[in-house]
Amino acid sequence: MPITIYDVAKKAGVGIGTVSRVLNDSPKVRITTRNRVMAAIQELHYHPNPMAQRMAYGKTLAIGVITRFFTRPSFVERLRGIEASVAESEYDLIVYNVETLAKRERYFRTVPMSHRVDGLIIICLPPTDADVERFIEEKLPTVLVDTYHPNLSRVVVDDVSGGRMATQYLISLGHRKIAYLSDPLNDPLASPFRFTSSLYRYQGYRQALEEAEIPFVPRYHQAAEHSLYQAKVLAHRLLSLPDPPTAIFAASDTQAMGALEAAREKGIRVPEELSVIGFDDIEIAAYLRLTTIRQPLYESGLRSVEILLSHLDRPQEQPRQVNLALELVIRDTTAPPRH
Amino acid sequence: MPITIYDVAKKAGVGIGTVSRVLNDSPKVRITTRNRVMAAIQELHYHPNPMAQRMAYGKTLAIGVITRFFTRPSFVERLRGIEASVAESEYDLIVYNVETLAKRERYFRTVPMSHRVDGLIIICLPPTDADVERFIEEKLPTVLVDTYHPNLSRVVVDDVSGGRMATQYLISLGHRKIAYLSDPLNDPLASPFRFTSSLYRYQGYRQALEEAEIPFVPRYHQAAEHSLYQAKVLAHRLLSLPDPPTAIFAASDTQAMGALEAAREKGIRVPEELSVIGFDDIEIAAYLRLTTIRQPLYESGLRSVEILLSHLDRPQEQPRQVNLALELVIRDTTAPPRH
DNA sequence: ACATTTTTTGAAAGCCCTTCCCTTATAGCG
DNA sequence: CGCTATAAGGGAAGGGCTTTCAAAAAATGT
Repeated sequence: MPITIYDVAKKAGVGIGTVSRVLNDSPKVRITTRNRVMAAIQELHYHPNPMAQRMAYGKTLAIGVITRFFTRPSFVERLRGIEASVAESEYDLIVYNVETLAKRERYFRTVPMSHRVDGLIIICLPPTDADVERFIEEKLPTVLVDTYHPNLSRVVVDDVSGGRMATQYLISLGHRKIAYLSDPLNDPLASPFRFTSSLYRYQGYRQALEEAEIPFVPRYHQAAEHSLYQAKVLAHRLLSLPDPPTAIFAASDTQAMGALEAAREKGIRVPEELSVIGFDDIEIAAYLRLTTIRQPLYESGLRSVEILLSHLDRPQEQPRQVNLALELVIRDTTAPPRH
Repeated sequence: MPITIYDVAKKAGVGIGTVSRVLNDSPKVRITTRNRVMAAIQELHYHPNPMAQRMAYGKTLAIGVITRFFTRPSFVERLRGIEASVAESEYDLIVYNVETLAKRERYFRTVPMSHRVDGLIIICLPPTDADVERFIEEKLPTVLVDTYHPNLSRVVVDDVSGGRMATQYLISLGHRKIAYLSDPLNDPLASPFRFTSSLYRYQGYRQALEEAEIPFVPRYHQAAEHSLYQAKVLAHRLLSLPDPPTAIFAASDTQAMGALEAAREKGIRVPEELSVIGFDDIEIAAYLRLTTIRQPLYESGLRSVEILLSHLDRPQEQPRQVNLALELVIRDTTAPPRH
């Protein structure tokens, strides 16, 4: 049978209240009795039962994270930041991985109702208004990462400006035939399961073209489900056009890798004949010497936990937004076009 | 104020015990009263407080997983299997990510003592005898994945035979100058933070050479910390030897990618001039057309949960071992050597 | 219809903490 | 030294559930 606070109290010759105060670092315990209690705790190898504590506190001491963490290296990196940050707190981290629409529905619905967590972080899955209403009704503090809703705190990057940044850089090198390679650009409200960032990066791409008075060529935008393989197929399509682009802006590093691979297969040299720029700066990008837009993935995890903890302390706090900076990382896959 | 079982009982005109029995599908409730209770639950939007349930059950209804899940795609894949399986159960999944020795120590020590989880899965981090003793003393059912201890249940593959399989295949193609590229082969007992699999695969490699009466060339074994970049460096070293190998067996697909990259940089054609075989069959391997030894990563996660749940049901159960099968996947990076 | 089982139900005890309220011990001060 | 102000500690209440136990209700048998 496990050792309880009563055993400790008896051994130390004090009341259970005193033991609890020692455990919770209450100042109103004389140093001598504190020592006595500490000794008893040591001797009995006592550890408070966390379930009883949670019950008494009225908190679960757990934070949930809903993510599609396996589909992209960038999610994993974010999750890494979250775990690191949560580990420093008194909270446990419970993960919910979404791979199907059914699971999305289930988690979005049951996690708030069931009161299993004190707070929630959602990575990259845009919640509907109804979802958000439920979170708020259930008083479940929620922070979004890499997705957006006006009524919830969020950690974001400015994907529009990231898209511009990438495109402007290519333009500054002298490119005018610039393709954009991404996953399908669905309206986030219509398809709650899709990434929203590709759409915004696309908007930035369009803006940059417009500013430079370069006409947009619809065929230069190719989209398909996010994968290395699909990206390679799309890049092949782009490079086989009668008037192929001289530069490809890929909505993610993974897709940029597909573009590089396609170029290699076609014997097109990078960056001499084709420039490729990615997005994210995942670990492998440095290795591939890929020019890309870096977003602070790990840090986004840290910051989201920071915000969430602050909401947990002050439940009345207003939703807030943290903008993380994007950075152009120039490596070896971009160069001026040949003539 | 949240709705409790008392509210439901009052509304339904029954005692709380009856409500509880309805919640727990006890057979000893008349159908008519059950319906009455159900109606009240619906009407009040009642959800039982999980902390109170855990308290009463004397269980945490949580499973912990300790892993280094971010360093390798193969861990993530295992974790995916674990999450999928846990999601089907009544348990929550709490993740503990280990990136430093300090964190390893902390988790291995505190997780069992603190009684935060009912069961534990450990991926790829070999526990010491002292660790295991602690798990058993604290009655914490534990399952190891891709690591071993005689006193704990585990899900493993036969890495020795995997190493042989890879090497024998290269030999069967006609290779005799076969290199092994891996991370450092530490004694698992001496360095609890290292992977053990590389060592066993090495043993398999040596066995296969011996069986084919091919003398082992020490310089053909190169080891460094696990990373794409390091692997590339090692491969360069191998390929610059006066008598370079005609085939490289890499201890992981990631490392095989490094070898492929090195070959590309040196202008050595694969598989014509150099064969490369990897290990794991991670997602990207299919894309790269990499010959490799497939291990069922996702399934290893599923099976580990299965075993753990069974131990949770029957605490007296003996530790058991599940062996998963390895499979040679022949793709396009291996071929007979040229003469 | 009555006695006897069997089923169903209500209520209390228990799970292990925290916290509040009140008593007791200590300290400070005149 | 005695009195008040303050610090320290004991113990009960409370948190929301499960489960046991005993009582009530229904079912069965005669």
